[in-house]
Amino acid sequence: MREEEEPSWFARCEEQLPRPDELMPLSQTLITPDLAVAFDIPGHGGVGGGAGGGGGGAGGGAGGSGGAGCCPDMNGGGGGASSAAGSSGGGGGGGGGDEPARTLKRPRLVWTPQLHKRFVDAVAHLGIKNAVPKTIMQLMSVDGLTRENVASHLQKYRLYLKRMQGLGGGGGGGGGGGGGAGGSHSSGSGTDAATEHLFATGPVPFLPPGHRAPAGAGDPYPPFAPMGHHHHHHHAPQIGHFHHPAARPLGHYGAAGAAGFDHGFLSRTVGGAPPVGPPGMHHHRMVGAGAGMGMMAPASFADEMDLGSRGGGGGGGRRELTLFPTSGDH
DNA sequence: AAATAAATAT
DNA sequence: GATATTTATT
Repeated sequence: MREEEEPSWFARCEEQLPRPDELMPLSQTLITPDLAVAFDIPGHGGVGGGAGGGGGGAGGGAGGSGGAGCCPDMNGGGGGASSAAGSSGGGGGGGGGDEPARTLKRPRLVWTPQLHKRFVDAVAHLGIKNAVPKTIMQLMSVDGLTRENVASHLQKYRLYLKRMQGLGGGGGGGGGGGGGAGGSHSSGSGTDAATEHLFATGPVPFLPPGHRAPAGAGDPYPPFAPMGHHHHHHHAPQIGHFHHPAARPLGHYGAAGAAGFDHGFLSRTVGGAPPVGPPGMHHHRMVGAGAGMGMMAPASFADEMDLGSRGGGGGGGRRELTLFPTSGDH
């Protein structure tokens, strides 16, 4: 009856999580469904009406998705959640809400850049082995986030990585100096050591010792930090990334800085599948500049970007916030 | 029960 | 079309 796993982590854990400062705020980022319902957060009509009402005041926060326009069913939220409570009339609540809040269908999780970053960080710290939905979710400590949410995102995240590695090799280089990350390092039995380290390569200050908002159920989760080892040798190629102040392709209004998946690591799928050679794949050319993979600087972890600013008024074109370049460039 | 992959809905 | 949710399978 032993719970297996090595006990080494949590000793080190604390040291790794120096300050929860950055993480704390995030807990607030997501709107918990229960709350949403309690306040009767606008869904369709509500939003429209709300907008009017909000008028000047609330405007700032909700901003983004104004609602009107796109899909029949879509709830805003996420991006700038912030305080919506103030006004709203109240409502009534009720509405007959018999159904347990737990079973409610949540709107649609919008993976805001921050949220995504957290996700990536979590995965990067966990390592491929522990990068499973459940663990990630716990590490993120975001209330309201469900395992399936993470699982879904994780799926896509993996695909994204895969694309990079698969095709990245071909064109990688690109850029001038760099070079690249060529991915063929497969050393014999990649499933273990190699992959692990690849993932573990990352300076990541992290999580608070453990406070999780009970989103319906208390989860007294123990400290985390699964992987036993913590020795990174990071060989950082330090590829040059383009960070020009004024040279941003832009296209998505909402997620300014986070137009791509940050990966602090690279990985190859485990599973025993040999290198390359998928039965059929489409030739997508995503070579060029995109191949460079950037890592976060060893010393910087806290970066917040603000969203909610939309340019110029005119607006009409509203796009569905595309998080990462899955469909690469053309 | 949990994780993954695929399908479906928005 | 992309993204998230849901379903099916392991």
